[in-house]
Amino acid sequence: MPKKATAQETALKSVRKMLASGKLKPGQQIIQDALASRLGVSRVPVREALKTLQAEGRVIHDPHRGYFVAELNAEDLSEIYHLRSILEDEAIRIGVPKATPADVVAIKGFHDEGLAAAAKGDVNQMATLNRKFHMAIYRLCNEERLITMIENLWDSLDAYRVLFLTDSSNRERTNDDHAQMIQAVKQKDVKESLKIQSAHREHALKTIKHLLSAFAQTD
Amino acid sequence: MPKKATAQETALKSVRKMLASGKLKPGQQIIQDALASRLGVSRVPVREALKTLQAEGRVIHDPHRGYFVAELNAEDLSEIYHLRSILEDEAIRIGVPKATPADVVAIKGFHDEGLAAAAKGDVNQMATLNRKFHMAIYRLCNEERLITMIENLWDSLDAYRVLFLTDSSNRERTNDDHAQMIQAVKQKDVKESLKIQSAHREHALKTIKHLLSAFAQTD
DNA sequence: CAGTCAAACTTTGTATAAAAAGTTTTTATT
DNA sequence: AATAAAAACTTTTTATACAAAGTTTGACTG
Repeated sequence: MPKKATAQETALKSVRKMLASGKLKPGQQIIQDALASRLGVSRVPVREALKTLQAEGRVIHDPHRGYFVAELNAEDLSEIYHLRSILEDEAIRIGVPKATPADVVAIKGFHDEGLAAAAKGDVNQMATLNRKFHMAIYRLCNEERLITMIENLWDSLDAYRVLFLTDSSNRERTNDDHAQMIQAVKQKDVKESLKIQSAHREHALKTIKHLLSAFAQTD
Repeated sequence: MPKKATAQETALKSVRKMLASGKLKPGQQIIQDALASRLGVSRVPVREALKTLQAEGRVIHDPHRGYFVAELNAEDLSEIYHLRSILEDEAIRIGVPKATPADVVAIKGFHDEGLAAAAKGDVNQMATLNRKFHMAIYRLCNEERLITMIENLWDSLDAYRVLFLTDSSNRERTNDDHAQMIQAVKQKDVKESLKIQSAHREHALKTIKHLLSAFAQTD
């Protein structure tokens, strides 16, 4: 049986979910007491969960003032996407040549599930599967630390990803790109994989920046 | 005036120092109570400091068993050096072309101080200045997140760096490499900078791996 | 004598409460 | 009415205490 998780572990999971779903919004203060009683635990494990998120850059800690959900400006977004391109390109260079037919089937599986979610209009599920799809490709490189870093970067963008997938044209484009990507991986074509991924990212960055500046005006 | 640090902040600093100096050794359990009374604080802020280090991968947390100093095997070392090369190369590509004469003077300053420390045989001071030297170069890229990631990777290697600098031939070689590097940066020669840095890292990795396997036999 | 169980012990995990810092509101003064 | 000081309030930070889990020791059993 899976042994019981500690309060801090469940707290961390919950807060991650709240960040991803937008229940906690960028810039917002996280009142420890409110969060703790919401989760039915004391403030101590909540604080430990927040410390982890702070180290990952997802929340900002201002001593004696508290924890705030990290806010990304256009420059931050550029930096994160830049880091993603550096690390993801490397993961592809190492991993794609090693892709087995079974790997391709697994990757295609996530794509197919994603299409189903898209048909049902379940944006949250789409986001989850989109991530699984891409991470399955990066995981081919088999370098644990590299993979973890890429995951952290994706985490930082969680709050902004929902924004992106809200637009149906983005959803369509995403699915098209994925289909192309599967072909490239299947053929172990590193160069083509890099090209598709890069275009995919650039489009997302541009769109999110655009949405962000539109959003900023209404503040 | 600089406002008073919180207990968790001072605890974090202290533990970092203990990890870097080898007072806390890889694999060793960190007894929270002992550490807390040593630092004159309660266990709560100590645990928060450890959470941060856990997120950075410098300690391992095993629920209900405790925190242990992270141990790196040969594979971990390879991965970390691999990540370093990816990120540091990028920092050089972006930063070196932007180096101003003032930057070069500052970088050379760390090198000169390092030579002085070497003459005095102060290995700890050498390690500190070695790091300042390299980070000053990486900082030229001006990408905050990229720099932070590189710093984290250097942190992970702290416990093993002392090992490396204990050998006088490594210290000499390090100083020679630095002198060459300063020339390359001064001339804004990206290609040459990359070459020197890469050789520098490869040498260190090989040496540390060698020392590690020699060390493992005595366990 | 090896293996298992239970009690004693150690260490971690979390709740609670008190202390410290920061923020807001109120009151007093010019 | 505007500003400054102080009081009230909120929230964070840390110490303490208790609960829970893991480890060790030693007695008992086959």
